[in-house]
Amino acid sequence: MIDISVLRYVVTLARCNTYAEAAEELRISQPSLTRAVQQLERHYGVRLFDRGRNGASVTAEGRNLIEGAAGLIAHAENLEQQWASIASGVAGIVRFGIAPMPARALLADVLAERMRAYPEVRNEVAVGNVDRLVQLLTSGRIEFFIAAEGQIESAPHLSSRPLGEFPVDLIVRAGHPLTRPDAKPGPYPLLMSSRTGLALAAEMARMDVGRPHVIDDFNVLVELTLESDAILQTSAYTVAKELRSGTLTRLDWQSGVSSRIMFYSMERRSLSRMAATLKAMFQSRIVALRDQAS
Amino acid sequence: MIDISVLRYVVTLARCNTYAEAAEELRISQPSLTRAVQQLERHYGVRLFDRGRNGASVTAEGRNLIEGAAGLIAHAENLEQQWASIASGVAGIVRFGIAPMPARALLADVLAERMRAYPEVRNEVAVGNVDRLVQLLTSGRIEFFIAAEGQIESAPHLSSRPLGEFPVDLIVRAGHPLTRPDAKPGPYPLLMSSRTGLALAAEMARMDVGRPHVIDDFNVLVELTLESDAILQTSAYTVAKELRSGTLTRLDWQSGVSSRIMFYSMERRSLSRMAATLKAMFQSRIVALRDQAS
DNA sequence: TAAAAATACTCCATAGGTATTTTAT
DNA sequence: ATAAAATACCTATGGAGTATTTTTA
Repeated sequence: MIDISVLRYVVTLARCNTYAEAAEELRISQPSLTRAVQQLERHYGVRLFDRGRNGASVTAEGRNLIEGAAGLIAHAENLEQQWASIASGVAGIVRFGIAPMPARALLADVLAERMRAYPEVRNEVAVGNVDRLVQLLTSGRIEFFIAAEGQIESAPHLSSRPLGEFPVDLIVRAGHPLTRPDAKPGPYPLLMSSRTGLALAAEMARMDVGRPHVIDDFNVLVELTLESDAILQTSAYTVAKELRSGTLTRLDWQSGVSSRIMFYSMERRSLSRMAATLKAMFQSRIVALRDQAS
Repeated sequence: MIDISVLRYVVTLARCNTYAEAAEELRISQPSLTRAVQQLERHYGVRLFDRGRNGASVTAEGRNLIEGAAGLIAHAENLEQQWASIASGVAGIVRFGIAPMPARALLADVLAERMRAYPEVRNEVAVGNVDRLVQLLTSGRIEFFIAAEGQIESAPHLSSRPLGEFPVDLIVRAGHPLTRPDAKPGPYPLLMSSRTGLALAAEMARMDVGRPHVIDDFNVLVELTLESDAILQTSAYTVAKELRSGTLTRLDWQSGVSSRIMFYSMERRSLSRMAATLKAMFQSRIVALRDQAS
């Protein structure tokens, strides 16, 4: 296979006037350069340089050959740079997944920060239910995914690590009957997304709710909660914006119940540097949400 | 500098399932492959492959890195092919020059043959007077040029070799008074291009001609000869087509005078294979013209 | 326990260096 | 005569092989 450093030799020599000068620029000795060029000439059966009293000058054939060489050298140098960037985690593509609930709470903020910090990294994010995420993970199409604990039936070689806790809250619209001092007891409809973690059985009993409606779309859940007296069971983190703007409020029955957000990856499959930084960013984002809430 | 054969190693390994399989395909031993990959991993501080009971599988980072590598390998292989083509003289660019007179006699035919035989070779031909051609040659912009002998004043390191002989003839239009049995003696105007070789002093004396008109454009010379009683002094080879079609004829005063067509190149500057084949083609073209004439 | 990768070791090809000779103007 | 390339000779790095051990599922 062609040796790029030898290409550099001949390209440099073509630019310089003498072997000695080129050798100095290349930081090798003149005899080394002589031998390298001779080998190349012998290999292709072509005279690349005419030698004389005043140095070496490239032949017509040599010029033809060397023209193409410069392109390859540039290509190789680009690749080397690119590799350095990828290896240090500042370039490349990272593919991961995240379930809709944590996605709503975390994804936009984390990606915004990420695009600022690592503009050269492309993020490919699959948002979907855990079944699909597990499939993507085991088939190697994503490196990891983030989802609430306790939703996964069976998956061999799946490794999970906790990223943080999401409190499970009961959310209602501003001005909901339960928010008034003379709170009238229910019955109120209960809304939740499928497999959103533990249901607050105890709280629900105290509030006289019916069977929960399960809707797998957060936009719909939030709209419904805004426009009815329904109670939405989810983490306050997923509706942080609405809580801040005052259109939704959290019932202050402290449940203490929380849902663990997990980082799932494959056992004995190494994580990329980019995935590791992403994991850290999700983790610290959860901490930030907790600090904001208190 | 990055080593392309190692790139081939990792690209192949990424495609195969095990080190042993990839090593066999690469025709190296499994430990060699192991070490090469380890070195690369150590150099970039990145794990490229996850090893396990059932072979090696590329990591996410590895995939990022290896994607770019395939392109460089392809580029290198292309270049190698290209070099082989150029070295064997079937591709590349050849630059040469030729004076207008031999160009008119030889160039179209030679280039036509050449484009058939070497479709991958680009020809860059400078047609001009010898002063310009000498300049192009000494400055290295062309490899050689073709011109009639005896036109060059002084040029150091210029090497010349004869390609063949062009007879010098006297050409007149069909039906010219001199072609009739009762040929009336002149005076007729004499036409020639500048420095077109030896003047036919003896013949000219016998024909009672005036001072020659010197015109450096073959088209004009031929048109003028066709439309007047002027005598054109040139080689029959330059008007072969007109002679064949009968619009011009050659006076059959055998002069025996001829002009040597020379191949000029630089001393101790090597000729490309392409230039050598071109030289041979011009040479055999001159032979063909002589054979046609007899 | 069996298949696969990693290690230990040995070898040798060769890239590179220094000193010197040959070549060309 | 002199600047420059080529050669002679030496060294050491490291790429590649065989045999063996370690790891992992």
